Amino acid sequence: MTETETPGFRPLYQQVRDLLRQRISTGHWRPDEALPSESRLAAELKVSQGTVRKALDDLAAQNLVVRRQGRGTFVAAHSADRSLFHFFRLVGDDGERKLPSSRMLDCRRGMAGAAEAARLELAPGALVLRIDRLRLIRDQPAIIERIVVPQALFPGLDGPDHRPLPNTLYDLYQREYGVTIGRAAEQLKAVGASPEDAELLHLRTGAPLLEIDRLALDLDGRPVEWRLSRCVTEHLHYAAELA
Amino acid sequence: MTETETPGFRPLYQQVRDLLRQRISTGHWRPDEALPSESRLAAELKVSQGTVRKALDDLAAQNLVVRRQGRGTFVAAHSADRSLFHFFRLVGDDGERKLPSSRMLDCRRGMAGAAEAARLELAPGALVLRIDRLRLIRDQPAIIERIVVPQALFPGLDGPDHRPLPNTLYDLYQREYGVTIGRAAEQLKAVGASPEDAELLHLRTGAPLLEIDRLALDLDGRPVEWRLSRCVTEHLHYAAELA
DNA sequence: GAGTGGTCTAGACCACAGC
DNA sequence: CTGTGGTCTAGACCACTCG
Repeated sequence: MTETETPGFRPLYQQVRDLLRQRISTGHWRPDEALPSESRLAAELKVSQGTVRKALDDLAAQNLVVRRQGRGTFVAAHSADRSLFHFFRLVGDDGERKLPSSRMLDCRRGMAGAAEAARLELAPGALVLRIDRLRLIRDQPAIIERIVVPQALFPGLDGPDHRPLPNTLYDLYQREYGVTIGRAAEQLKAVGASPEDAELLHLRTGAPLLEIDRLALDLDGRPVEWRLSRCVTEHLHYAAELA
Repeated sequence: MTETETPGFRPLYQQVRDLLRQRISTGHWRPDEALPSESRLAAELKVSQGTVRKALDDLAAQNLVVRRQGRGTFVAAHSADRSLFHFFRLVGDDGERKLPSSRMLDCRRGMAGAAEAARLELAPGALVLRIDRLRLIRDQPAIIERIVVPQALFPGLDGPDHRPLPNTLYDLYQREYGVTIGRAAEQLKAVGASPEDAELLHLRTGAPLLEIDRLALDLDGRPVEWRLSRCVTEHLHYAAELA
């Protein structure tokens, strides 16, 4: 734990942070599990407690870890709550967060098309799983979503064990496959409803829909899921904070 | 600088942070001006340098201050660049950031309507300034925006000095009126183009538009500007990062 | 070289959770 | 009571900027 050449200088706490990040992302500690205490880690790594503290604070700032005074430091877990709160930004116009229910439309494997392979960084012809769902808010059809994931990452996701799939997938990815979604990039557009959209959503063709194109990445920045949603924003909006 | 009763306990560094924040938001130090060094502040406030450091790091995390190693700590300024980078999330589908030009459509004072007074937290009947602009990207009409600000905050903004208004307003608010936009909340919807929208944007009535409803707040969280934009997202998208 | 922020350490004490 | 994270201090040294 001592590398202090001036060219290629890298602060100690960053080395510690990256080491801990690696241990977390490889499952050395499981979600919701407590890490060793600051003093234990300091002793193990032969650095001062302050250095460990700074590393852990960094990880906490990236939501990789949760610190609780008097209890310990825990690997962040994707509860259904957190999935919703963090990755579902559609809010009712009255300010209430609506959690939608899901109706599976289709779920099948196939070879990745050019666009899918590009977004998910797959070799051409790799297998993917495509899930089409209709999502209802207060029993009204509100969102159509197409989810594409690499088949190799989630074997058995389309098997009989997983009918029906749960409402929030990210905690399932984490719990059952050890894949933690770390961040996501969304691209929003306004589009007109296709005839198929229109029928499923009880609208007229060409009605304005909010299209959300999301690419979700794991903790190491590898693309894991591509999701394309079309939303009726009659009584909903997408909320964003600019800070 | 010593208050350590257990009920109502408040960490020292937070007290320092809030004091510094206050000095910044009241203009005691101007944008782009350097703050006193850590050691000077520590001496002045009779706390240790580490405590000042933690306070300043907090302010830097909130983009209120910029720290530059070897040079000093500076009050964050809204350059046109930063305004764009931070508060303009529309990106070309090729990934390039397009900066739009503006064509003023209308600019006049009036009494705040119910919705305007509510959003801007004004007394009913207070005066507001309404600015309508058409924004062009590569000379193509792309966005219609209606900006509403309290007249009292920006006297003379509609005067002859400010025709034409600059492309980015936030740096002008800061430079000329001492009003710094600290954060903004946006609500996005898909809507159909009204006949007026359609004419200005060269579209058919009912064409899908991305509507961005933004409320911008100053450093103390007071609402300062309400902006309603309708965007053609044919070759554009709104980019959001979920982390 | 002088001054600034950035890192690292060591130690003391405080607030909080749980036994 | 013990152990945890959170705060505060004091001091040493490093990397960077500028004159």
